[in-house]
Amino acid sequence: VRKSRKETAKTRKRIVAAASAEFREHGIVATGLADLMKAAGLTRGGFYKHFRSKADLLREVTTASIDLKTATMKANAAKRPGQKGLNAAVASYLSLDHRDRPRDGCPLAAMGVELARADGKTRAAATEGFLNYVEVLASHCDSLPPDQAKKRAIAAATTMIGALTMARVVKDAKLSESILKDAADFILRSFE
Amino acid sequence: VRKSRKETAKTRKRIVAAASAEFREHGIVATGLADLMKAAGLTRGGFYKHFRSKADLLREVTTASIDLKTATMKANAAKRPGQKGLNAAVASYLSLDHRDRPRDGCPLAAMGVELARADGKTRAAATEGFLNYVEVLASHCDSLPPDQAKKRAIAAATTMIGALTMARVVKDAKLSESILKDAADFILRSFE
DNA sequence: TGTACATCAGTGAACGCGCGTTCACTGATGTAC
DNA sequence: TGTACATCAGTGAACGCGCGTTCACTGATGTAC
Repeated sequence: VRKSRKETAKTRKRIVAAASAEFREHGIVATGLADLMKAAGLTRGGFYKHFRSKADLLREVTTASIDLKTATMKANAAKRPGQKGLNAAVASYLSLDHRDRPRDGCPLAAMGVELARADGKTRAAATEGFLNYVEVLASHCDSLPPDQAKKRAIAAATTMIGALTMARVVKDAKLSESILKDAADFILRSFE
Repeated sequence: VRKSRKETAKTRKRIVAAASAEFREHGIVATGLADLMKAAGLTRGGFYKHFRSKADLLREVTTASIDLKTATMKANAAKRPGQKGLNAAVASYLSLDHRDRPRDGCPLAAMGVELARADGKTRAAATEGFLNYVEVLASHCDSLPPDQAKKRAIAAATTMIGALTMARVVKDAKLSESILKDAADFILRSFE
């Protein structure tokens, strides 16, 4: 049942969107292609009309989901100028809402170390995404020279990713909240 | 071929040790019981003479590997008193050597978000392990009151975990080193 | 513009394979007398 | 201390199942005239 070019393009996007959510919620290895295609409203066989392999899809998912999240972060930061914008972006990243919604949250935190085991192109996409985060943070740090700002932004980004991950791992609700809060304070104090 | 109690206990430990290494290197879901038993020098069937399920093993692996890593961190920190000890522990955690040897490295960084998807008991074990890390760091921070020290130690621990994870994800070697270094500076500056 | 034909998106069964788990079996270890 | 028997660590085949991938097929879409 051949579909029109427009519909084909839409289907492809639907698969990427479904995979983005499933990979982030359940992990890459733990998400099967059948689950994923079902989530996109299709049957398993059709997958290969759009992608050569699961690894190929992962690469596209990584790029797409990080780009989207970077845009969100940029938008959050852009609401206010300079330091205040940075605070807003950090607060939104380290929020309970973000912690509880991995499906549309930061892919670096949600897929985490699984990306370290992915192929070169996927890791390159993750690397580029990480640098985009860093740039957003650094651009809102106007009290420091650019190279210093970048160094701090790198550290701030890793703190955010680590804190979000651990807030999800930890079972104790109070400790989980504390992790998010302490990490946010830690970052903001260091930019003062 | 029944084994003596002593040998049985040793075998059990061997399975836990093999699983600790395999889970950290390849991920929990991606490591099969057959691989794991082979790494321990046994065949697949014998597994269930020692553990009820893979989830049961994971719980034991989590506890054991975090305890071991906490001891290492404590030992690194204890070489020097106060702040200098903390610096040593952070430097050793954020080293190239640690980055390149996940098999015997920090389980929180190596299993990362997979632990967030594990059962309650495993998450509780991970939580306890995280708090042990925090305590080691906080105990070497003598210039601050205890509650302040704990907050900073929590943030420092998440930074370390996030930085190690991202240093493994990132493909560019220079950036990877920079992540480790910038995170270490970030932490040390905040404790000054 | 209309018709004939090639293309190809999507289906659903099937491929070989490895997964976690179970089981009958073996034979050394541990226990009871 | 020696003997008879129960226990159980470890083996390796088998269980049902879901994995990623392939394939023959369908029929609407796109193309060529």
